[in-house]
Amino acid sequence: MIDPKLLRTEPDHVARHLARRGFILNVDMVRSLEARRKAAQKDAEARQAARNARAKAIGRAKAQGEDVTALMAGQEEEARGLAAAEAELGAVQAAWDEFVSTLPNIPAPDVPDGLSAADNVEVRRFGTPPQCPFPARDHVALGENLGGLDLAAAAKITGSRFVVLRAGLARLQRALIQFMLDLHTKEHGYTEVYVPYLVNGESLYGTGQLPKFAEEQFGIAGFPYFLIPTAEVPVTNLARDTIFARSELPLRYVCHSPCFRSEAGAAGRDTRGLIRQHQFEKVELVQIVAPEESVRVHEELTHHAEVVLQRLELPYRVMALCAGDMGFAAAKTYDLEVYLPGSGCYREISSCSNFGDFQARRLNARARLAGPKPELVHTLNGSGLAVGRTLVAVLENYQDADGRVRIPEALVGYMGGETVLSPQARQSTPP
RNA sequence: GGAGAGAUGGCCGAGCUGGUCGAAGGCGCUCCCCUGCUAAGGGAGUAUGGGGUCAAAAGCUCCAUCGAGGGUUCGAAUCCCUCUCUCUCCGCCA
Repeated sequence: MIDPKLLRTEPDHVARHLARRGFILNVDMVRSLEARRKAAQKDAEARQAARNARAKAIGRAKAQGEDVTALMAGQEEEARGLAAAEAELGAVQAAWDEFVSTLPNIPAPDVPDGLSAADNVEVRRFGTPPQCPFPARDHVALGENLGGLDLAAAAKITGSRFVVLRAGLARLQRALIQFMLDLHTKEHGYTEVYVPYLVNGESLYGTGQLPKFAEEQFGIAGFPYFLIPTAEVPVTNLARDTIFARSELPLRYVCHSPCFRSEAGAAGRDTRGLIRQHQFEKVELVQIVAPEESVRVHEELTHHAEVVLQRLELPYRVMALCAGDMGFAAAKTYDLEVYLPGSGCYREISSCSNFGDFQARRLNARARLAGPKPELVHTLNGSGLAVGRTLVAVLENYQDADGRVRIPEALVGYMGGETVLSPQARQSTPP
């Protein structure tokens, strides 16, 4: 949430910054709601003060055994007036909250201008796309050839945008998860957490998925719960309604979880293969830090995600998202894009964002730092990495002319020493 | 699923026969004193959010908040109702 004080006092300033994202702030709405709020609050509080003073006077009088009938006289009208004033205040506040909760975050000053992905800026690049002496197959062809990727089975069990993995591919996915968790816990100083995969509405509000993106969430019929779209939601919500001591920060969490997305707005996009699924595995990095740390930590966290790609020797580039291409809650975002020979292009495999105090304000997540008052913390997260897409990248980058797939050096230990996946008929795991 | 107990400030914990209770006491924290150092000791302060006043800060002042929401009442942490969560016992179960 945008700082309501800033919004009230400098609506034009906020409007200018939001315009960079292509978001038109209704400044008149801000002004009129604020005027109405101020009047309603003054009125309601004056009436409450009068009621409190009267009640105290009655209490004092009674304690001294005095007659209080005079003080008690003519209360109904004032009670009605107070009730009406409180109702008006409540209505204005509800309208304000509803309005403010749908405003996206203000982009950081160094976020590139632009309104679409075409305006994103390449920051750096690692590795070079492999020169294939044979026509590169995509991951679906490779996976099916290996006998371990079965989209038809998933479609039968559930529907489209799901997958069944078998044998070597199932193990390769598990190896990737294990490798990422070990890297981040042992070398990057993150604490592994296990969290619920169903969350309540408050948690989705806290990280910014609600109220604006309700149609993208999977709900649970009969329960007020939602399947998590990313581990960011439960993990960041660990900080909700909490006041941290300075010594407790930074909090660095790594969490593997499945992610569930309705992909409501993506009908017809990426319909082939594992790129866009309703369910996928992800290893997520989350940090809760003091405000002055977040810009530095954002670079650091992005680097932590990059190391995964470097160790897997997958070519990638780092893109600074332009203001118009960033997510709702982000102040600044770097996307990591991995090269996929099957489609001959770079594809997003990680998104690393600094949210500033935007999520913290919604979460009421604070820390005692320099001053006497608790301050809002800053939150960050990034995929480290999206496992499904990493699996795609490994298959496509490590294929040979015969359709076999080498195991990246970093994963051999996690594959029980196996160095290659070879085509085989669909079957159970070999003995 | 059945029966019972509970939810209070950063933490623990009184208050719960309704009236200066935003709330005793302790711990922690901050500042000061004492102390050769350390330990111990003494004093003061210390909830959060919002409004008004002010050029601004400080200060002053008002409002809200004792799990959440509703009700009773001139007045609710205290009484009533609903819900949520935690704990104990029983049952069931991976």
